[in-house]
Formats: sequence, C-alpha cells, structure tokens
Amino acid sequence: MKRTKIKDLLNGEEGEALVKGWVKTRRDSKGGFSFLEINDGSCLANIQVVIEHTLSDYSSIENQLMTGSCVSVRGKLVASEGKGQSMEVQATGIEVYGPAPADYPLQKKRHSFEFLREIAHLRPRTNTFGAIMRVRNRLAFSIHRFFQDKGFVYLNTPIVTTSDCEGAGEMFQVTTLDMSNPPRVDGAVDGAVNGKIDFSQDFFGEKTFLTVSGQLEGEIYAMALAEIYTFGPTFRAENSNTSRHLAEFWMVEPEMAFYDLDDNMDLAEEFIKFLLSDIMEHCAEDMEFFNKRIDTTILETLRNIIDNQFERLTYTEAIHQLQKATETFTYPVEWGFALQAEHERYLSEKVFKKPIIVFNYPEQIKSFYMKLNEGGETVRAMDVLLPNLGEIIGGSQREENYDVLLQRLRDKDLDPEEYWWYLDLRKFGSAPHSGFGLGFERLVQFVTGMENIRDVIPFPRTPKHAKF
RNA sequence: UCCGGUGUGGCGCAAUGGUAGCGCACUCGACUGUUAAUCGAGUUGUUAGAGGUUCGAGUCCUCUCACCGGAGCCA
Repeated sequence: MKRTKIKDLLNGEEGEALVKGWVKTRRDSKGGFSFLEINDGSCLANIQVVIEHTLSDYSSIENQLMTGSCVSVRGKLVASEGKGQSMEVQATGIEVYGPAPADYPLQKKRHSFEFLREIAHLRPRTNTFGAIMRVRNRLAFSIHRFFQDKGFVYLNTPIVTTSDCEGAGEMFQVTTLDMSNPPRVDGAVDGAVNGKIDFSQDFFGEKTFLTVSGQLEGEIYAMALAEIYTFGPTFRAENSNTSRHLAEFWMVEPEMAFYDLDDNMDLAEEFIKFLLSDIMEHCAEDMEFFNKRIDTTILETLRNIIDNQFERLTYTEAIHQLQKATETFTYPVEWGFALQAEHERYLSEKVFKKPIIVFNYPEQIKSFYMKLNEGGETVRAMDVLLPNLGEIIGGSQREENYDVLLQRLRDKDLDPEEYWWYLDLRKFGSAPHSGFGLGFERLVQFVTGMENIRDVIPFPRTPKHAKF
C-alpha cells in the first residue's frame, strides 16, 4: 500500500490509509487507547491517530511512541469522534522506524529561535520552520513562474569569479593553494613571507572569489536574449551582524534589454505584488499560522501592499520630505548624503505607510554602471523600501554609452582593463537596459514576519558561524 | 567593526553580596474521546570560561568567548 500525505488525508475520504511521519505529541487515555499526533511536513496540521491498546505488539512499542519518533501507521481514515479535527486514523498496525529517546531536544512547547539555531538539524520539525520552508519553497517557485510567464530566460551566472565587479564589499577568496606555505612570486619558500603570493600557480591561474552579484554577467546575456533572470547563491564577506544580513544568501537578478528606469520600477512593483498574492493564495494555512503566532498584522500588511500603488519619489523629493520632518535624525539630512536606515524607515513607515521606490540618486553615492541622467548630477538608480524591513530591491538603468561608462570607471578609480568585456557590450550593439536585485531571504522574512533573517534560510552563514 | 544587553537544571526564566528557586520537559501515580490535556509526587545545577575583590560572589571588578538588539555596509 502506498503512503498518503497528511495534507491529502485531511481532505480525503474515509477508507484504508497508510501514514508515515514524526510524532508531535501523544495523549494517553485510561479508556484503553492513545492519541498520536503525526506530522509529515506536507502541511502545518497534524493527523490524529487513535491506537487501541489491544492492538497486537502495542505493549512492545508503547515506550517508543514518543515525541520525535518516526512511525508508519496503517489504519482506517474515518470522521473523528472528538472535537478539534475532522478526520483521524484508527490504527490497525504500527511500525516504529526510529524512536526518539527522552533527550530529544524539541519539547512540546515554544522554543526560542536562538536555541533552535543551535539545533538546525532538528528545527525543521517545528511548526514554525515547517511553515517557513513551505513558504520559501512556494516563493522560489512563483519567482520562476513570474519570469517564465513573461518569457524571461533563466540564466546561471558563475559562482567563482575573478574580479570584484561592483566594488561591493568584501569577497570570499577561493584558492587551492597551501595556506601554510603558498608559492611566492620571487620563488622563495618556507619562511620567506615577504614575497607576494604567486596566484599564477593557483587553480584558476589567478586570484578568484565567490560572486557578490551575477549582474554583470547577466547583462551579457540580456544583450542577446533580451530578458533574463538569475536566481542563485551570493556571497558577501562583510562583518555584518544584523537581523537582515547573511554571508551566503540567494539573490534574484532580472536584467532586461530595452527597459528604461520606469519600466524597471514597473516590473519590480508587479513582481512583488505577484509574489505576495500568490503566497496568500497558495500558502493560506501557513500564513494564518504566521499571522497568529509570529506577527498578528502580517496578513493585513501583505493585503495592503497588494492593493495599493507603491509611492515613487526621487531622491531629491525624499530629501525635501526629510528636511521638513519634525522628527530629529541621528544622521544629517543633506542632498548628496546616503539615506540612512532611520530616514528610509521614516519615509516608508511614517510618511507614506507603504512601500516606496526612491529613484534618481546622486551620482557620487552610487555604482559606476548606473546610467547618468542629463546634467550628470544623478543616476537612474532605484531602491524599493518596505516598511519594517528596509531595502528589498536595488536596481538601476545601466549606462549603455561607451564613452560615458569609460569616464565613470576612471572617475571611480576602477581599471577599465578589467572591465574590457563589459565595455565591449557598449562597443558592439549596445542597447538601453535595466535590472535589479532582490534578496530572496529578505523577501521570505518580510512575507513570514520573521524578525531574524537567520531563521528563514535552512542553514544560515554569518560571521563566526558556518555550522551544519 | 562600533554601541548596548544577555549568558543560571534538557528548555524558558527567577534569586538586596549571605541555604540556587519556579514553570515546562522527564520518571512514577491518578483521571480523561484526548487537543500545548488535567491533577498529585519525584529526579535534574562545576550559575559560559579564566582571573580578582570579599569572612562570604549567580550577584561587584578585569579579560576572553558566545549569543541577542541597534548602527554601519548592503540584498
């Protein structure tokens, strides 16, 4: 007989059933039977199994039917006699795959997320993490669906890369050299620490790193396939210790030929709204759980975002808004200075009370590849800022003019030689194009209402932490 | 990296410088078509680590480590 998932049993019809899963809790009755709650991850709800103590072999497995044990139950799916569940399984046979001794760390009570992080191999068995991972899965799926429906091509950009393309923070170095005695340029060996390390002898023949963004490679393919998107792991070796940063995270980066900044913002807004409404529809049970146990306003918040237009304002307008604010800020508000977290929060949470898109930032505070506006003061950059979370999307229209890009590289003290192929894209058949990056974990965080980004990824990597 | 906070049975927490307690879990018993079941009894501690002050330190001081929150950086 084939196993039926609990999700299907709960919506199924009476009859023979085979359930396999992990025991959440057991309640004994002196009436000669026990209740077992079993979960198999197919949904948040457990199925209740009723076991008559007269069942053959029951006495030999009774002490193995504990919280955490893994079991296979054969029985009859029937309408429940008790309250609290519609269907239940009357057991006719039980097999214990793996008992869980009394030192099983997950108890029938709430645990702190800090504690659960220490047992990342067991935390997926909790209600919260099961729900998070189902939502995460659905979001990943609907990201692909959104772009596939629009004819975007899914592109895998390299994870190992040779240059710090954006100047975006610290990178993880990748090497196969012997760290205790690396080869030196001057041929010196043991002890000669003055000679520079000879990376020509490294695996790739030069210094290599883990990618901080697939954007530049994404642009290459957008200049051929017109609309592409990447969705893959990204690495930042920043010593960031916050609830919104990971050293290894997943990023979605669409890149589109023939899109200007307005098209780019339209896509970003449509994208977020699509993902949120999809999750409300397809993860309703899990979302109810988050609304009840994690953040009692989450459903209302998501609904509001889906139903309302994002507020779009230029950086300059944002500065004006901040300058007329009665609130006092820790950091100065002045044109040309970066917007701080407190400024972004004020705008999205106090002034507009909804997602905002700030665009046309000062040229000096943004990356070299962003398209310069007329006058040269600002670039066509845009950030999507969500209330309570902050930046979830950062993007821009790219500079497609060869001469302007070359000058921008020089102005920012970057070596044009290293960007030769990026410049070539502007030399041969250049086109206006745009793109953005969305932090996948930040999306999961926002949708679930979870406070710490370390709890929305299966195995978080943060400074001093790469366990499991 | 900076600022602030925390570190006590398996887990969540308490304890004026003076006998380390409570809840949950666990064990035993009672009760029950039960629902995070309930009721009674019982077991569980190198108070993160190292040093110091003191007659006496979980508590005060110094250092180290870890974690949490905020900031910076960003997605």
